[in-house]
Amino acid sequence: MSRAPRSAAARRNWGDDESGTSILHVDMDAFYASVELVRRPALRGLPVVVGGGQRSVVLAATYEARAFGVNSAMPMAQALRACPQAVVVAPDHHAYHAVSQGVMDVLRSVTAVVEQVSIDEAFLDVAGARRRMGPPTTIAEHIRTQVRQRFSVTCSVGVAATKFVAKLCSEHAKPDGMLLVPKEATVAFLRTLPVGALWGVGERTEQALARWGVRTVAEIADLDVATLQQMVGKAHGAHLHDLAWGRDPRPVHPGHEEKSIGAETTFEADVADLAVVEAKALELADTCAARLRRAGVVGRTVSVKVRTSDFRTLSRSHTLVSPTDVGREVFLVARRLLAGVDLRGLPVRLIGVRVEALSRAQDVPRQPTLDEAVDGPGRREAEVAVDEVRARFGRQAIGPATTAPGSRLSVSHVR
DNA sequence: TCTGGGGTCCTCACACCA
DNA sequence: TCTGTGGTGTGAGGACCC
Repeated sequence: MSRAPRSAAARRNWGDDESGTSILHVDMDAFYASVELVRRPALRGLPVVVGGGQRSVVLAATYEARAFGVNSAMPMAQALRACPQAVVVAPDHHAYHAVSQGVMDVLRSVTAVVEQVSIDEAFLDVAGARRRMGPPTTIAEHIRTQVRQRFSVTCSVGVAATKFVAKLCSEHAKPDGMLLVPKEATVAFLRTLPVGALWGVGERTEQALARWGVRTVAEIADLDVATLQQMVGKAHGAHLHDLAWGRDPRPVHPGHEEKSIGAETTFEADVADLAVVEAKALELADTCAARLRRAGVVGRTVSVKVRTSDFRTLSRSHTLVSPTDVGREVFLVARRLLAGVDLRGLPVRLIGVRVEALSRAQDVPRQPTLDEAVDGPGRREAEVAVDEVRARFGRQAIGPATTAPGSRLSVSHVR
């Protein structure tokens, strides 16, 4: 589902020396769409788009749909104009997680040094698996065969000396392929690519560089660092220069600690009634807190994000004296922050609640808050009980009265 | 034309403190 | 007491990634 630009010139044989290439990047091909095709074989060969309602974007598209110009992250309405005959399938994240877990198990059977980056991609360092399983490209083919046989979906694998280059390789190997770039060929490979291929160059940076006439990775590499820093900023400039020369010392990190947990939603129609926005904030705070508890973490900073009908995005945050995983506490802060946002009289398109500055719950002694004097000491216990009810009977079984179906404040949202 | 949701990281401004 | 400076924490917002 990567959106990085590719180069036809980069997709060729760069040699077969695997001695310095122990990093693999495994990337599932059109992942959500592929899983849907396994579940609904009748859709094979058709342009299939996975996404939500009219105001959502494309989450994944089959290669048949991509032939019409449909891409991930494209607004749904635009995708349907480009390909009116597309079959739209609502996402089923549970199904995708199940396949993802299976694929990650395959990867961990190769080596313990697996860094899962997202639901559909991971890095592996196979240096320690060579003796047992053979050279990296043999391991890559083993992974591709296992994934295809066990889950009926395909993946592409990049093999290189660094994470960044391995990732570019898998992009250029798509779909259902493998690309090796030997260590010595790294710089030559990178020089064939447009600037947008570099990690950290999105639309804005690309435009900024184009204003200086810089359009390729080769041009970035040939600039001196100070000039590049003048164009895009100090840290960013140094980072891009390193990447352009194939310098990426980041190791493959198994395990991952979350820095924040949040939830946000776009209303199906913009909402002018602040009470409705607050009710949604309560639901989101509740969702966040439940996820904090499930992850065994607490957070100190609560932030809210509001997008108004003119697509302006505003955020406000507040840091608490002691961290929390209680939905009521998160909501009270969120509500206060929300009240301080100047909406300029515009209706709200999106509302989000996020909890940051996380630490492990077991490391933090929990302080009773002022609210507990009002709500009673059992607030957290009550929310834990709600977690248990939901675990047994589902998410919809219990929730805040204001967001219950039939409540005036209950409104539908995109997903 | 119409722009999701869940994240991370960076920059800048400002307050506070030593 | 005043001023300058540097470190740190906080808050807002932008850009980017999948």
